[in-house]
Amino acid sequence: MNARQYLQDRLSTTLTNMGLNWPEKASIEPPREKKFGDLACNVAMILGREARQNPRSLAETIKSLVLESETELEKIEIAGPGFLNFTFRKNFWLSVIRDIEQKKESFGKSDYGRGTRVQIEYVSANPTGPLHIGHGRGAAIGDSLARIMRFAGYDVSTEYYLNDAGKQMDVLGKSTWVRYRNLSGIDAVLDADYYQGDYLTEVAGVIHEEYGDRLLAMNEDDAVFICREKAIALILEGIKKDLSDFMVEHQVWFSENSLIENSTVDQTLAMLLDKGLAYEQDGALWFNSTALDDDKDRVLRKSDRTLTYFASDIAYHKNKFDRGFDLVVDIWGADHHGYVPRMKAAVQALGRSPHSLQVILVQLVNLLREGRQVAMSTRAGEFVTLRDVISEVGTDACRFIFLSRKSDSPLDFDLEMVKRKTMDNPVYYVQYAHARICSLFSKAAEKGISFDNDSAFALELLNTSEDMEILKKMAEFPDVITSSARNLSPHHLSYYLLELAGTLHRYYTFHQVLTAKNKNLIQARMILFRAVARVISNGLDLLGVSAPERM
RNA sequence: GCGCCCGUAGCUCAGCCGGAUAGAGCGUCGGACUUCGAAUCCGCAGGCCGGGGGUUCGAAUCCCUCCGGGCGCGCCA
Repeated sequence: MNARQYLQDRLSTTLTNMGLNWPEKASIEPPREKKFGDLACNVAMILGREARQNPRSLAETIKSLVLESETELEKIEIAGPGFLNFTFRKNFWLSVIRDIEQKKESFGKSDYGRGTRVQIEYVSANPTGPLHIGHGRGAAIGDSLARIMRFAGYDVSTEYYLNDAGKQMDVLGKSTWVRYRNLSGIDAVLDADYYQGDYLTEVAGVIHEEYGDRLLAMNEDDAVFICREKAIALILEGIKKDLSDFMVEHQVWFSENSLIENSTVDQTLAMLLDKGLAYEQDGALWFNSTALDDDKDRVLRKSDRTLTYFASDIAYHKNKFDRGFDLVVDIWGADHHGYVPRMKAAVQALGRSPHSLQVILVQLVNLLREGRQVAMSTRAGEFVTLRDVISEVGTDACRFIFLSRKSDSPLDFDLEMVKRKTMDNPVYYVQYAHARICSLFSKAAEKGISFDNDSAFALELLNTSEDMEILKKMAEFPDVITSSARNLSPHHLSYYLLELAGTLHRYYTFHQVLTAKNKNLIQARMILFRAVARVISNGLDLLGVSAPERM
C-alpha cells in the first residue's frame, strides 16, 4: 500500500465528511526533519486561509476525525503553523517489501496518466552530419521521459522529425558533390557556406565506391541529386546507429517531405487563410501570430514562393494533433527558445490550448577535458560527436550525467571527470549499490544460504532505524515516478536513486547480512536487499542505464 | 533596446505549482577494512539562496526593480 496515497484517500474522505474539498495545492510529503514523522500534510493551512479559520484548530478537527477509524497510523501530531504530521506503525512500512516482491519490474508503475495520449519529439537533427554531444543530451532526456511517462500510465509515442526538405538538403548534395569530384581527381572548391565536415569525404567515398567516376558523365543536376540522396541515407544510417548505441528509441520517423508531397502544408496554409489568421503582403504569405500572443507576425511563404520551415512546422503540429494526441512535447535546443511563442500561437490557430504543447528547452553542453574547454565549432566541422563521447566514457555514465541536471541549465561535461570512478560520477554510486547486493547473493549461494520465501514472520525483525530509513525510501519510488512524469523532469529520478543507493550503502556498513545472529534475521535482510536491488534496477531502467551484477 | 533562461557552500549542482532550523556530491581536514565488494561509510568546517523592495501567518520559491552571465530577436536554416 502506498503511504502517500493512503493518506490522501483518508484525508479526502474526511474532508468530504466535513463538507470541504481537497485543495489542488495541498501536498503530502516526507518532512525535512525525521522528528516530524513519516509524512506531513499542509492541507489545514491551505484550507484555513480559504475558509478564514485557524489552521491549527482545523487540523485538530481533521486529526480527530481521521483517528476515529484508523488502523495503520501510530500517531498524528499537529505542529508549527498547522502541519499534520503522520507517523505510521512500523509494520505498515514492511508491506512495501511484499509489494515489491509481488510487482517486480512493475513496482512503481501506475495509471496516474490515465492513458493520456502523449507524443514526445526529440533529437530531430537535420540529416546533414553526425549527432553531436548536445543532441545526446536531448536524446537522453526525451527517451527517459518517454519511459517514465509510460510507466506512469501515459500512452506515449516517440518521434524523430526528419528535415529532409528545403535548401539545406540541396546544400548537402552540393557539398557532397564537391567531395566526390575531389575524390575523382578534380580540383573542385568547397564554398564557405557548404558543409565543411570531414564526414562528407567518407560519404563521397562510399558513393565513389559504388559509382566510380560515372557521375562525372551525367548532367550536374542528376549527379548532385544522387549525391544528396545517398548522403541523406548514409548520414541517417549513422544517426540511427548512434541513437541505438545510446539506448535511445524513436518509434516513428516522420518525414518533412511527406507533408509537402501529400499537400498537408498547402492545406494548413489554406486553413489559416480561411480562419483569417494569414494574409498576403509584399508578395509573401504571413501568419498573424501577433493576434495569438507572439510579438511579431511570421512569414509562411516567401515572395520567391518557397516555404519557410515554420510553414511545415505548423503543418507537422497539425498532423500531430490530427493523430489524436492530447499532449505534444517538443524537446528543442535552448537556442530555439525564441521559437516557442510562435509555435504556441500556431497551436492556438489549430484550435488547441497553448498548454497542449509543452516545449522542453535543453541548454548547451559545455564539453571540457580536465577543466579546459574542448573546441566545438560546427561550422569548422571540428565538433565532438556523440559517438566520440560515448565510446570514450560509455553510454551509462553519459546518460546519467545528462539526466542528473535540469534541462534548462547549462551543463559542464568534463570527459576526464565522467570517466573517473568516484562520486564525481554518481552513476557508479548507484550501480555499485546494485552490484554489491548481487555480489552478496552469489556469496550467499556459495555458503549454501537460500531464501525462505515463506518467512513473512521474519520481516518484523527489520526494525532498526536503518531498516526504517530504507523501507520508507523504497516506498517513495512510485511517487517519484509520478512527479517526474508530471513535471517532465527525469532528473528527479536520478536524485532519488542516489538517495536510495545512499541508504543501502549506509545500511551495509551498519548491519551484517549473511553473518547476522540468527537464520530469521539473515532471511529478513536478504529479502530487504533483494527489494532494494529491484527498485534500483527498475529506476535505472527508466533512465536507460544498466544495472550491472558486477563491475 | 525588447524577450526568454540562469545566478544557492571554495567547485559542480538539487530544492522553485510558498511551508518547519536551506540540502547533496566533490574538494579541505579528521576517523573506519584480520569479517558479506573501501567504486563504501562516519564526522568537522563551509551560506545575508546575486542586491533591494513588495505580497503573505510564512519567500530560495510568487510580483516589481536593479546588477551580473548565457541565448534569441531574418521573406536564415
